[in-house]
Amino acid sequence: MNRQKRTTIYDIAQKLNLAASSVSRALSNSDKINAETKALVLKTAAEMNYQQNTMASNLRKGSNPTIGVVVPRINQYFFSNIIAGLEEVTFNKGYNLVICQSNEVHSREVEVVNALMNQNVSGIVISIAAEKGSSDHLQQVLDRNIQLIQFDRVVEELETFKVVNDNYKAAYEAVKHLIEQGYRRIALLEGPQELHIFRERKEGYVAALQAHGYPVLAELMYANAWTKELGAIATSKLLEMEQPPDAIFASTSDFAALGVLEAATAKGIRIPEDLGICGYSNEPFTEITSPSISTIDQFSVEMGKTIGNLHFQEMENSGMVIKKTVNIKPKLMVRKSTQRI
Amino acid sequence: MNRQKRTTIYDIAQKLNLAASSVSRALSNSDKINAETKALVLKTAAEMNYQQNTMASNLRKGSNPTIGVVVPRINQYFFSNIIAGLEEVTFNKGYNLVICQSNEVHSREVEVVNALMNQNVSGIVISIAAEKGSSDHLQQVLDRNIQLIQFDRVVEELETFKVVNDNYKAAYEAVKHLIEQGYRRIALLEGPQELHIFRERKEGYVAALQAHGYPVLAELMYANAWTKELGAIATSKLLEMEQPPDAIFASTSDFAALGVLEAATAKGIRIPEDLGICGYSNEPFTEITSPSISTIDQFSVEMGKTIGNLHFQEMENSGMVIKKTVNIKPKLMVRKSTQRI
DNA sequence: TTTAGAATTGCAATCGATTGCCTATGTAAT
DNA sequence: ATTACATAGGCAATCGATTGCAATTCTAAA
Repeated sequence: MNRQKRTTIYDIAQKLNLAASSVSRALSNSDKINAETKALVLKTAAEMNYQQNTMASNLRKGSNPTIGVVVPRINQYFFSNIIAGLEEVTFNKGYNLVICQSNEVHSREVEVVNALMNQNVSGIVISIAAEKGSSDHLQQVLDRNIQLIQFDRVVEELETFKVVNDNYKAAYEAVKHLIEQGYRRIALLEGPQELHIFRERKEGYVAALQAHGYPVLAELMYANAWTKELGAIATSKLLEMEQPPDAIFASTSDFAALGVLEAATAKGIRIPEDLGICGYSNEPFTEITSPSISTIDQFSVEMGKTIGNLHFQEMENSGMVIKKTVNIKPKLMVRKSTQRI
Repeated sequence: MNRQKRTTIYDIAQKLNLAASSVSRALSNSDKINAETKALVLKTAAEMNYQQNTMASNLRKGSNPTIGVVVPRINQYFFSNIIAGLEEVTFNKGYNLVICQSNEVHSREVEVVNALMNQNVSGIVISIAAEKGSSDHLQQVLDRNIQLIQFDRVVEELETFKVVNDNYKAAYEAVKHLIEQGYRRIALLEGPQELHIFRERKEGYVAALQAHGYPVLAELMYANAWTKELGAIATSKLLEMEQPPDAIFASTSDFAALGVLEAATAKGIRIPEDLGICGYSNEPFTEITSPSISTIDQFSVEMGKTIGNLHFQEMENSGMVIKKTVNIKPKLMVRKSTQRI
């Protein structure tokens, strides 16, 4: 019914006939306080059910042990895993996570970043929206001296910590594997080339072909196929060619790979005998399809943890370290869809 | 390099030769301020790149437009969807979401709830951990007059808003559907009966059988099968019976249903002809398996939105309304694994 | 016994925004 | 011209915890 007044350090001080400052020191485990007094305060605080007012504390200290997280969508497997890993690290340090979605919309991203800055968060962790736009808002974060860690989809030019997958290497490995399995005309489903990650994957694809002496053919590279539907459409187009590909690397996502699988199966094409398929992300469903889909695991939970650790490391070094890029090495998960030997 | 000092209302006041209070009023769009002055302040604030110190504001106002969310695991499809829906509603109201995971561990749940209380969050949204334990921490939330909304897995006894699926009805519908498809010995995979949701599902199962004149057989009810592995084991056991079931309702999760599917397929049993399978949750992969799995959609994003709306409604009514339970009606998704007519 | 210095504790300012109350000015009615 | 009142803006307290500095007490060395 009636909001029972919160116990403050003043209440405790009064009860014990102490100054509030002493109570504060006792509670913050300062060494400028007598051990007995400290014990007494602690005991009384517990009895009175004292809970620190975090906002007052943060205001005074000028800090806020909170990390803002901005992702395109929370309910995407990759991102929710990142958050899960991150939370594990931050919780143990007594830090909070404030989560925001940009919904892939740039203006919304700007909004949420501003909101986070107002709260004086100690850091912002972001994977930028697919929609292109200026990165002034991120520059502002840096100007304010707020930690900024980018992951996965990053703005290259900004000098921040970046935690990314080695997309180049992953793509290279995937294509190399396809070649080793005897596939000779390997098609690529590309993602939006504005995003760095997709450019890198393409480069890896090209490099692997060249390294093994295979031609890089423009006709085998299909742009913007990053949903299941687009993957299916791309597949139909590709398979109608005079010399259709004998493998498709859906570098965009496993969803695209699924589209490939369904479209090809519908046409009566055998996987992996007639067509090899490799996806990207290691979505849970790739294990379940028939045949199961080879793909690339990004260690997303690990990535989240790495981001958290970076944040705390940088806090300690107070920003004097060189902002470097951490490359998490992804792992090729070979499954049935590419094993024909 | 050097942390540039934040602009405060005092800086603006000084520049404009005003009192801080006037600046504050202008910024908070009070009506006790001249329109011209207001405009001037707003303009100057923008020029000086003023950003409100949220902590100071919250401290003074004694409120914190933040909702704490406690879920067992963030990276479970159902929960991340809840959060996604919730975020949509709260962001538009200028509220923050602080996300915590209990990892299904009760002590951890208590910890995070305490941390949230300290921050004076205006509300806590929770789905309790599977591990059993006291609900004192939740009672304390109520005592503090902090909004508490439970969803999905709820503590019945606590008088709070509850947003749940109508598990009874969903299970009833699923079993009814199985019966209509001609299945006669329908087994049930149960979840931990400490959790209300699983009890309700069992009740729905029993009721549907009875309503259609079929016996309720203890031998067909298999306890605690809520992972893929346990689902597979349960299936092996069930299929070894003298009179094996001709359908299995994995009321625990789609993962269990997947285990059933794999175990049965491995034994050469045809789905849906020899065995019908129905899961629960509408995980994305249920569409993809072969055959696709019938399941129950919980409208998780909608649920998240509902929770958000409830929070704001209750804020307005300042807790004088009756704490009611909102039942979201789930929907049976009929797919191939149960369609044999 | 005196005194330097360590150990405790208290005082009061501070973080930045909000708000109740008061004053001064302007406007309108009598 | 006088009173009444609305409007605009200032003053200062306040939210609760922290912390630099001062004050006091205690310890131990000289």
